[in-house]
Amino acid sequence: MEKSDVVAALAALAQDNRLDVFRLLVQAGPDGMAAGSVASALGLAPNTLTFHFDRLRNAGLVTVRRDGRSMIYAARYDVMNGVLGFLTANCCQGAEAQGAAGCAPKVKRKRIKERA
Amino acid sequence: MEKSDVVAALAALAQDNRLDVFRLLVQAGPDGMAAGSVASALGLAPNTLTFHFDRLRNAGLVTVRRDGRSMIYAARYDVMNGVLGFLTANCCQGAEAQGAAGCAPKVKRKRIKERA
DNA sequence: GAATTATTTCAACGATCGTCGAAATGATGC
DNA sequence: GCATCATTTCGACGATCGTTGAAATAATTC
Repeated sequence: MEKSDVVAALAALAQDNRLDVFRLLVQAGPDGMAAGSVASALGLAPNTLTFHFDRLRNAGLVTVRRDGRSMIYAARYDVMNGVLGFLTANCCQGAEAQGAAGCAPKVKRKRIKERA
Repeated sequence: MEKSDVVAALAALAQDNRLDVFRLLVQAGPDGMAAGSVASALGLAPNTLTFHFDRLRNAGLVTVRRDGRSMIYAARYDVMNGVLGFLTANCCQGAEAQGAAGCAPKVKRKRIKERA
């Protein structure tokens, strides 16, 4: 998981409707959910939804497959997992060293030499 | 931690330079880092950096204080922790129910059973 | 109080965003 | 084939983004 992938995923999730869409897909499970079902569940116009699906898909957070006339979108848990892993590893280290509520739990961290 | 806060934080981190800035501040520890140090460390123009600091600060991810003529920016580990908590709670549930690699890493959290 | 250092404010720019209405495409059933 | 359902494509719109150069504001030193 590279930084650019993480930035892309964050950008994809950093929007109200898209975060809702992704949450819904996560809840729906690995079998996914038809575009129309998402549309009516969230009250979004179908074309607007296509726009958001594209963003999620380009970020790698979602997959599509066709089932009859429906398009089934499904969350990619592994990718989301990678994003979370990157964030805990790169944006939280140092937290536990300060006892600051521990962004990253009890992981051993490689000490960085700091010039005091 | 509400959804709107999470969206704001994600939007703040969903940009190359800002993610770098935040990572640097996380590494710098709770004492933070002068704006100028960040600027030279990342090769960013000071006014551009101010723009990004504002976004991070509005998202609640960063604090500022003045020290002499320098402005010291510091990461807010608790907020980042809250974001990660929201994501693992809201965007990964169902993952372990499907045995789908478990979105949440080794983070300590009110766990169910998993272990598969 | 003038010069210097550190940072912010301001105006501007092209680029991308999120949404809409209308039209096009794909798959199904008659 | 024709009608219908599900989704996508297209063109447009105002709004926000990220960056820049120039000027302004704070704090320090002399």
